[in-house]
Order: sequence, then structure tokens, then C-alpha cells
Amino acid sequence: MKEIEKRLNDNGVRPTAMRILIYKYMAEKEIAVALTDIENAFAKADRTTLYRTLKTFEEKGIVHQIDDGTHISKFALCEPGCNCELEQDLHLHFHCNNCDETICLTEQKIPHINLPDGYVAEDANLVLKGICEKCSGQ
Amino acid sequence: MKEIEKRLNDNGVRPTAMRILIYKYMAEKEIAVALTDIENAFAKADRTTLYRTLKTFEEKGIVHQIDDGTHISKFALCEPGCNCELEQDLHLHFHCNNCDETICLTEQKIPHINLPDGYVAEDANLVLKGICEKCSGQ
DNA sequence: TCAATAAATGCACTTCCGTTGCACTACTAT
DNA sequence: ATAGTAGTGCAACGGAAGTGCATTTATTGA
Ligand SMILES: [Mn+2]
Ligand SMILES: [Mn+2]
Ligand SMILES: [Zn+2]
Ligand SMILES: [Zn+2]
Repeated sequence: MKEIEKRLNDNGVRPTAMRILIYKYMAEKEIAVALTDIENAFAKADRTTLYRTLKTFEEKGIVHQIDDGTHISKFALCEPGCNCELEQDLHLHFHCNNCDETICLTEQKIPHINLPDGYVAEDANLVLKGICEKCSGQ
Repeated sequence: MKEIEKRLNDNGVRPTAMRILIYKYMAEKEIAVALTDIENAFAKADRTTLYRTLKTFEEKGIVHQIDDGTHISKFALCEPGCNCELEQDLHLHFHCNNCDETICLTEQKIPHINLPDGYVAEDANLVLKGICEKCSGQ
């Protein structure tokens, strides 16, 4: 797991045991996770620590936060080298109405939108809702 | 205010005094409103009534709910004759990072997105964040 | 090495929003 | 007028986000 330590170090985050575990947990999941998910996975860790770990990860560009319309913040690891703030790296997210999972579609970029005069866009969030691959396949 | 009564009746909502007032309040505002906003505007009405009024309005196609990424549900009146569920009527929303207001850009439709195989889209939510017309102008 | 310092973690508590159950009131229809 | 239905008010609950402070762990440098 030296890779994880390196990734954290490279982003200016000290690789504590807890942080490595959380990173590993998120890397193994292919879907976006909520704080509660992590809480359930690490029952003996305190919620505040997990909460602040996610905050730190987000500030340092290790994860990005996702608003999937459930009013529960989800988080997912950033692609290595991605700049989530830049328009070019803004990808869309898909929320399944059946299994309630949210997934990054990193290949699908958010198209550029022309706004009326006076509006200045700094960020964008595009979420499609429907039936995911897994649920439609069965 | 016979127009409001008619609009409510046409959508199968009985036009009570409270409902007419809420509709009027939302019509006068050009921005999306949260339940708390309405609560503050009608101090003597109960929160539950306002909550259920919004629910009813939403079910009957009078308002649509907006997830602007603040984790607070916003609501705005639907255009007369609009079908918010249909892809063609899905418009984008703009959230101002400065004044914290959210506005419907009903002219700006959400572009069609091609999804990977297996994904079936039923709904979409596109929110742009930045500086609104009002805030960039001054 | 050891003390001083800084960073990370844990615990307790708060606030805010959304939601529900139940009782009461106002309206509608027979 | 009466019964039935729809609307409203009151109280309480639960989940999630966030904060202050004490404690533990890691880092630094004398
Ligand atoms: Mn993503
Ligand atoms: Mn709208
Ligand atoms: Zn699914
Ligand atoms: Zn603004």
C-alpha cells in the first residue's frame, strides 16, 4: 500500500493509518460513498474523524464531493492528475433510482453551456437519474 | 387573484386562503424559495402546513423542486403548461455563490447526454454555480 | 534522548432541515 | 343537520452537518 501513502504525501496529506484505510475503502468501492457508509464500515472510528478526513481529502484534491440530489453528500476519489475545479475535468454523475447508488461517469464530461449575459459560471453539477447498468441488466 | 384560484383548480388543488397566499408569494419572487423562506414570510402559519402545501403543489405539477447543491430543497413555480418530467422541459438552474440565490433559467434546456450502455436516464439535474446577473452587475 | 510543539483523533453537544402521527377545524355533499 | 373529507396546527423524532474542547499521537529541534 505504498502507493496510497505516496498519493497522500504528494497531495500534502500525512498518511495516517486511518486515512490510508479510508482511502483504501474508497478505492475498492466503484461507487460514491456517504459519510455514513464509511461510518458503518469503520464502526470503531469516530464520525468526526471520518468527517474531517473527507474534508481534508477534498481540500487537497484527493476526493470530490458529489451532490446527487439525495441531500446526502457523497464522495469519490479523484482520478490521478485530475483538476475537479477546471471545467474540462467536470464529469457527470449518475444516480440509480433503483439501487440508490451514485457513480462517477468520468468519461462523460459536462458540455459547455452558454449562459445569459451577466451570469458567470464557476462550477457545474450535472446528475442524471434513472436505472444503472447493474440494475437494468438483471 | 382569480387567476391563481383558476390555476390551482385546474391542477386539482383546492384554492384555500393559505395556498393562494403561498402561490402569490412564489409568483412575486423571481427566485427559487426554500421552505424556511416561506416560513419566515408567513410567521403565523405552521411549518407543516407550508411543507405539505409545497408537497401538494409539487405532486400536482404547480411547482418543481430544485436541488441546487446547498442541501436545502428549493421550489419554484412551473411555467404554465410545462411538464417538468419530460426531457424537453428540463431546464437548468443557476446558484449564485455570492448572494446564495437560486434561479430558474427556463430558456436554457438541459442538453441531451449519451450514456454508456445499460444506463437508462429518467431525469436530469443541471446546476451551474457562479455569480449571478445581479451580483456581477454591481 | 527528551521536552516542546503541532497535528490528528475522540467525545459531547448543537443546529438545521425534513418528516410523521395525531388531534382539531373548516369545508363539502347528501 | 349530519356525516365525511380535506386542510391545518401542534408536538415530536431522526438524520446529517458542523463545532468546541480535551486527549492522544506524531514531529521537531535542542
Ligand atoms: Mn465524480
Ligand atoms: Mn426551475
Ligand atoms: Zn442501480
Ligand atoms: Zn447573486
